[in-house]
Amino acid sequence: MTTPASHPTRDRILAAAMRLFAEKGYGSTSVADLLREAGANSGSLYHFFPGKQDVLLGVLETYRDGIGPMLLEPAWREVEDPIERVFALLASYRERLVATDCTYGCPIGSLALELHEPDPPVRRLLEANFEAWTEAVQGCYEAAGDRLPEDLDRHDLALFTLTTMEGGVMLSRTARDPTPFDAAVRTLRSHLEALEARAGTQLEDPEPE
Amino acid sequence: MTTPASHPTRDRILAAAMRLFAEKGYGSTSVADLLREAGANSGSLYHFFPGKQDVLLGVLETYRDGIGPMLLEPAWREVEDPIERVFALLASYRERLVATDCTYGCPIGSLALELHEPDPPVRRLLEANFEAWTEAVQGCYEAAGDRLPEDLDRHDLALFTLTTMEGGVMLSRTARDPTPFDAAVRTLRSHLEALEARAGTQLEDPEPE
DNA sequence: GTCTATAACCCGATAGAC
DNA sequence: GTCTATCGGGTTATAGAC
Repeated sequence: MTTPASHPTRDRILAAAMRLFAEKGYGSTSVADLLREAGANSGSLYHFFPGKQDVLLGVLETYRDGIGPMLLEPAWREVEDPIERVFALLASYRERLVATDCTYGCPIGSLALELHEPDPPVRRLLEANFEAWTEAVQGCYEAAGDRLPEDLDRHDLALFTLTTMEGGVMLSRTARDPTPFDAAVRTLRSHLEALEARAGTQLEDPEPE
Repeated sequence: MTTPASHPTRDRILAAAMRLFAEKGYGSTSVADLLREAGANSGSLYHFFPGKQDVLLGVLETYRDGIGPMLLEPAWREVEDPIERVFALLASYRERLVATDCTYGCPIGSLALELHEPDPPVRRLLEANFEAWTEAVQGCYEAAGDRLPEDLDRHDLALFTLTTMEGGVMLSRTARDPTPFDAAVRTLRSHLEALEARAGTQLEDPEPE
């Protein structure tokens, strides 16, 4: 919410940091790397940010604020069905995965596991990113209405979808092969089909006794 | 396969490395940290290992070779049912999670996401660890026989179980709260119950036509 | 706000006596 | 095999002119 004023140099540093943190990780990206990639000088970076960790905070804020316009809207542009939107979102992760030879997965997940004891503000922003993602997917499952069983916890299912994505991306990155990701998504799909089938029977037999 | 001769000092260095890599990560653990924790000197470490990365290789070999005696056997000692063994394994991760205030998750998963472009031998050993885990769980699902649908791919389901564990651990570590892990395991449980129910109907109606 | 130079520190790894 | 001392280099961050 405390979004600092946008400034071209600051933006270039943030953009460079998003790229490099995703490609090499936070610890393996030096301030010198950031400066080279952003075409900036040490003085500029430390003018806009107190230190390297504050660049990370800016990156995590950018992801959190951009989840709608940068992630969901492109993935959902041509998909209306709420459940297909979930798989369209997963498909967008798969695209980036294969486009980078299974090198680039989920930048938030990578940072979450790289930073073992992050300072509280960093941890809170990682959490906020996961929450925003989960809420969006939960919204899809809620929009699916009675296609899913009435007693099904939509939030649990959204969390489960996130674990499937993060775990699948982790395995595919390690194997340098999209197969494990596909297998995980396929199994999630069959889980949802079973749920839809169960909801269907509930509607046919209002009182199965 | 190329397991070097066991030596007390070497073992102490490996034990220290397993602890520190799991607690702080590979990059944030310095050689000096390893030496202090192991009670060894620089000369000893570099006598047994060409460099820091070779300590990591030793750690990953130890995990890979120890998955049976260190992980599966303790978790399965009092559980015979093959499907319950899967959840006993997941429960052992939950125990470590809560015992460490949701700080310690899966050491392999953390390393897999921390090391973005690992040297080939490191990547292969990460992969080997995931494979050994998946094979063990696949064995459980195969042992479940016709309690699971005949056409179900046991390997896909084992991979899916791993993504659930890794993703759940990631979210719970970030939130410092076991709730997301529990939600993921609960959903996996309901998926398996649905599969068992479907296998049951298949047995009742051999030719549903 | 931008630039250069550099301070202060920690890193992995090595040398060489014992 | 174990120990101490240290090298060379990369790190984050700062100082101070413009």
